[in-house]
Amino acid sequence: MPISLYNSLTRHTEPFTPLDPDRVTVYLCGPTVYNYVHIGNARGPVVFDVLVRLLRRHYPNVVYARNITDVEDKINAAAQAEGVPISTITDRYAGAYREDMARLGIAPPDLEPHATAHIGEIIAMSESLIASGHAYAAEGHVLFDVGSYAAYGALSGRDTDELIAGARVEVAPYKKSPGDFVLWKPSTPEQPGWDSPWGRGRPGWHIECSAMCAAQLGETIDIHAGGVDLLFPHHENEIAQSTCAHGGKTFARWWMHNGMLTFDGRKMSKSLGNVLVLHQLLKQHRPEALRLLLLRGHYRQPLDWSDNALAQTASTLDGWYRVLRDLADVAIDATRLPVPERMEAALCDDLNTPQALAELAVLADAARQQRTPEAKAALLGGGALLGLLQQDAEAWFRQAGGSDIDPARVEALIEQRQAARAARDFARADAIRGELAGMGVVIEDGAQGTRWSVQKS
RNA sequence: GGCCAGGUGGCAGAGUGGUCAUGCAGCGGACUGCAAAUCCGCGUACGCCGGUUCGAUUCCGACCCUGGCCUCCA
Repeated sequence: MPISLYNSLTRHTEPFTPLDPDRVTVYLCGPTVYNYVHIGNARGPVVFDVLVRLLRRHYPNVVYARNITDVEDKINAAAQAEGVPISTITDRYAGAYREDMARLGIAPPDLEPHATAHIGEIIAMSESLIASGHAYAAEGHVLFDVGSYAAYGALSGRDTDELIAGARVEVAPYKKSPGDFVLWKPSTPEQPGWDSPWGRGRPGWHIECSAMCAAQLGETIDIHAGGVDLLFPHHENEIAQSTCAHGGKTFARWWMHNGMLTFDGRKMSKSLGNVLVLHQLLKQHRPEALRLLLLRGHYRQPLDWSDNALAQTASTLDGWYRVLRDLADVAIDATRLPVPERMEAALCDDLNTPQALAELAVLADAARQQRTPEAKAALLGGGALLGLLQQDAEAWFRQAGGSDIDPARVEALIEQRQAARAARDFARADAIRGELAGMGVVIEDGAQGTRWSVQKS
């Protein structure tokens, strides 16, 4: 089944064909590790995790890189504020990032390049851009000369004249043109820095991704992904640098951008202050519900966060896990799950996860009604395509986001209630049920006894 | 102001030129001591105004509204 992907560069959905089917390369702009990330920051990693899973089913060798930006002025500020070395900050938050991503069911990338491990490549690329007349050194800075690259603005659909006219960009005396951006900048003695032909300094923001892409994946990569807010200037600048540094070679063949997570209709962002810290949310809610929430909308559309949306999502998962719990004794070969065709087709159509989820709901209905190994395997296989439904069903119902419930006590109360019911003392039975409800425990009387769940998102 | 996305039933959210999205919630019924779960059934959504068409939520144009980018940002 061919994969079609929307390409921000051409603004069309096109059949995806890798440059080398034996080595498909994907790069996602990763975090700057100066703090915990928010739930919006997780949308891209979740969405492109689904993309990489899809690609791996079609190609034998997918190389997926997600970088860590570990040199940046906000990191310096955080280190200074705590009076610790930069690495204390970057190690701490890079670790937290890996942990949070893992809890969302995101498979680790094949490569996790760090900016500080590519300073040599960054300097070399800057030198080469100067040599080819696309960059210039001034007052300890190295700047990319936007005017030297005629195609500048092709990705974001703006031309250099407009950009200059807008003049919201930083104006600095050493810039030839306001649109020029920094490849390298000087460091003060207390700032982190590396020796370079232009003195002790540190890289600008955009150059690191170009350097890491080239070093880890090659001069031309298949897919470059990130949030739509990176489209300009970050991705535009990456294209300019990489293309000019590589003699005009195409930098990335597909550009994919996920839409923003919004909160009350506004983009969730640190600068607006309307963020929900992922690390915190993961303690309060079941991680899989958060993952599903991020996949409920098409990746290119904005997606609004709300408590209500999370509650709806958790109810949906309750329903699907209920099916799996009922089929716990239906044996299947979990190592060889099928790939449900209609779900695969939905994902091949520019990663239509809402459509795929609709198909998953159909599979859940079928499994509930048919109760066969085939139907159960199809449901689990479908879930696997999206990284869902892979945990033990019983565990899902026992996860109490934040609260701690003593299973032994619950079981004891249920036993007491059963005794009361047997004695037809329904008032007492209902009182016990009420007590359990007060603890956040919901019970169901079934043919094979009473089962319980924790009612929490 | 420039560039780019959108406006679908109570909520969320796909999609299509002419029978169905799907999920959550709700309503009626069956079942149950009562619940829950499950099963059966129900609601005739496509911003506004024109146009094209035998027929438009889907195509075209205008208008209104919302969001993103243009500055750090996933």
